[in-house]
Amino acid sequence: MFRDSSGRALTDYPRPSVAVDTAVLTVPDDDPRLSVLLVRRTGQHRGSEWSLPGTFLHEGETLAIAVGRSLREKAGLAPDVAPRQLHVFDNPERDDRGWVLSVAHVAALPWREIEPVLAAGEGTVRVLPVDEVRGLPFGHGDIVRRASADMRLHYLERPDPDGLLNEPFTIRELHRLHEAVEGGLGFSLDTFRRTMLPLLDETRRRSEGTVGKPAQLYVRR
Amino acid sequence: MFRDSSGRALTDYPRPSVAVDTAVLTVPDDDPRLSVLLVRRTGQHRGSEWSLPGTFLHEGETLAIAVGRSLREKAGLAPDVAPRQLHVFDNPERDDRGWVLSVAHVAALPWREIEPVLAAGEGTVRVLPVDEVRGLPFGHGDIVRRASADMRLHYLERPDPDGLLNEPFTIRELHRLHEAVEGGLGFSLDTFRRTMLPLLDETRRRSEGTVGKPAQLYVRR
DNA sequence: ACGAGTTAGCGCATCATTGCGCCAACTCCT
DNA sequence: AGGAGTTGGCGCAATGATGCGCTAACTCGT
Repeated sequence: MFRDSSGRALTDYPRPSVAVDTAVLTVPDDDPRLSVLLVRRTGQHRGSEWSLPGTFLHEGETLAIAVGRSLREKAGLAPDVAPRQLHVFDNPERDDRGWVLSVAHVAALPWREIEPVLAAGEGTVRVLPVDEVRGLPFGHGDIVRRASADMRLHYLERPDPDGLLNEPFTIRELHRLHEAVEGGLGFSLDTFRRTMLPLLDETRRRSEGTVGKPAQLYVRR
Repeated sequence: MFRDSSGRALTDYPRPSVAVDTAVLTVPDDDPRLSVLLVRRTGQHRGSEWSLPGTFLHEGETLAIAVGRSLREKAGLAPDVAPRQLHVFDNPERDDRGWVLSVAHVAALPWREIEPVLAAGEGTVRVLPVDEVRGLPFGHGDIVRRASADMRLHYLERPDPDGLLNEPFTIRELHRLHEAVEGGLGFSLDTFRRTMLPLLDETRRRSEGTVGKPAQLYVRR
């Protein structure tokens, strides 16, 4: 084992606990707004408050693995998400249990993966539009804001990079999703079409059973 | 002290050590290229290799404080930098001393603050253009790449947001700095002037003692 | 002192982007 | 069955961005 010049190992020095907290973002089918998944806390610490799913980092784990585990344990989700790191919250006084660093993450999941766990969760899991989130503990509100901003940037000039939409889709469906992520300030459908078209592949199919002229169906390049 | 349902405190669980590593970026007066500060390691661990300045997080510290301390101890710099977080490197095998998370940071400093410590450092500190950096240990090369990318984005449509230039300055001086940060793919001086002008304040002064027509001097808004 | 060389910065023509209008292609209602 | 209402998607005109050239204002060399 490694020892430094004063004969001590790394574990002889004070170290923080490291936690991960994740804003799982989605757009529900019945409410076209960017929304975040919340879980009701269990256990004696801040019990019964709503918060983002999180957990402590276990030995030998990477942060991404810990995020996956927290979603499985706290929300019943078992997806292969690729969480993106947002920020490390490092205020030593942040957590009243002790010295805890929290690495905030964002992950986007399609509604079809979220919906089942709402029913199965029996009231311990819920989904709320990001701009109706208020009063979360541990500065989780801040995480939601950063997650939304990151998501917006991520979606700005890429067609649904996180695969929230089922393929194939029409330009209009894609536009509606991006408007939801963008949160109102939507740009015109025309401009949107022009920026996204070179990043999409045409399929041979067209939309069926909807009103109006049938639309070309596309897949991501 | 907080104890969980099995009667254990946070400190009864395995925890990683947390380190900070910082890419200090600058543009030397005599070499118009974005460059990074390297320090020669001391002590028995990877002694005498060049690497980014870093340190372990101490108890009660924030990450920004630890970054400041590492720059003071390793490079003799005592600036009030506002380091930006880049990424947490979390591979459990990354450091052969044990389980270490490293939070990578980027900080920009004007050359006038860097130059003195090169002389004072007696060969333990040096500055290298970012695209000549090779073979750094601990994946520090990756940090330099992320830092450069972050810096480019940060400078893309803001006039010298990190204050590398002394005020007041001419548009041309600003343009040269941005070209250095951008790394070659410079855009035309004309377009640059047009995007930056609304973000600058004119002074009453004009440049003196240089060849050509004297230029308007500006300060950041 | 004067011309050659260099830089600043504005005006203008050209090129690219944007949004609007129009027509085509469907569904739904009567 | 046919007209009304919706949606898709292309073309065109207006708007905005881009780069080039010209003139002004200086320094330097002879």
